[in-house]
Amino acid sequence: MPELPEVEYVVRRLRESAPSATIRRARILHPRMSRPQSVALVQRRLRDARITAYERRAKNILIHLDNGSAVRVHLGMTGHLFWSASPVSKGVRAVLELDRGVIVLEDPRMFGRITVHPTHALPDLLAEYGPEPLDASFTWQALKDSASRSRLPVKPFLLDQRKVAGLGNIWAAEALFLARLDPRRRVDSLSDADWRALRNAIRSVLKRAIDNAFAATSRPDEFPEADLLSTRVYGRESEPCRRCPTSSIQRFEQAGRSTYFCPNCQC
DNA sequence: TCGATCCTGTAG
DNA sequence: CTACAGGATCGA
Repeated sequence: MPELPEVEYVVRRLRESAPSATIRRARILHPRMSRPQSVALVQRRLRDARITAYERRAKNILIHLDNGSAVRVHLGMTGHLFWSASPVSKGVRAVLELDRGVIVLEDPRMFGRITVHPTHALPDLLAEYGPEPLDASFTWQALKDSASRSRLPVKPFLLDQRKVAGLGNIWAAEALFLARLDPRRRVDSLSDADWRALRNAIRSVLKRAIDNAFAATSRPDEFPEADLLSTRVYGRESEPCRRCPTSSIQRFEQAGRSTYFCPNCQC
């Protein structure tokens, strides 16, 4: 579930609920969660470390520690990370026991992971990611330039984390709808006006998703499901298009993922 | 650049 | 039972 908006939501919630906490003990409850690192290594590095900052980079959650290390949490498809005042029982894969409360990693499918790295190694670790779409440096020219040697359809192109860090299947579809672009259009066919519209649409849908997440839930431990985040096309196969209600939203496969779009007003 | 794959849960 | 799932990586 987690794309940029959910990860951003998680980080902001952690900042407000557990600022500068101290980790008394970390428990990785399934060895898969810290692959390829050993459970023992991760637990040892986190013991008695104080948290100095929470950061998001692409879909990664970075928890900076005062001992020269940083925790990297990736939520995969089904991960949730949240602070709780009291222990949690269901679906827990890792727990950071704090001086006050716990930080819990739930992840039924275990595509997510939690690893620990020297702080100085983070830049190399994250070097492959492209620009943050909410940064001012994310211009339509930069986006266009990053596509210069690609002939992919625009939807799969947008899912490449080297092009736009943090964008995923839902918000790529939503951005294309807002920009009125057919997801099948090849990137080498887009005009400057298309790139400008796409860049603006990406920023718009992401900002709105973050805002809506806070508006849609009062519980810091859960991120609202996509259907509560007022998607226009994602998950709405066969429903009438919100912009031209005589057509209906279609779903098809692109690079192994579902793409939703309006065949009439996205062209 | 695609298909398969890592896993489990849920909806139909 | 089958289909599908919002991510990322690997090999062909």
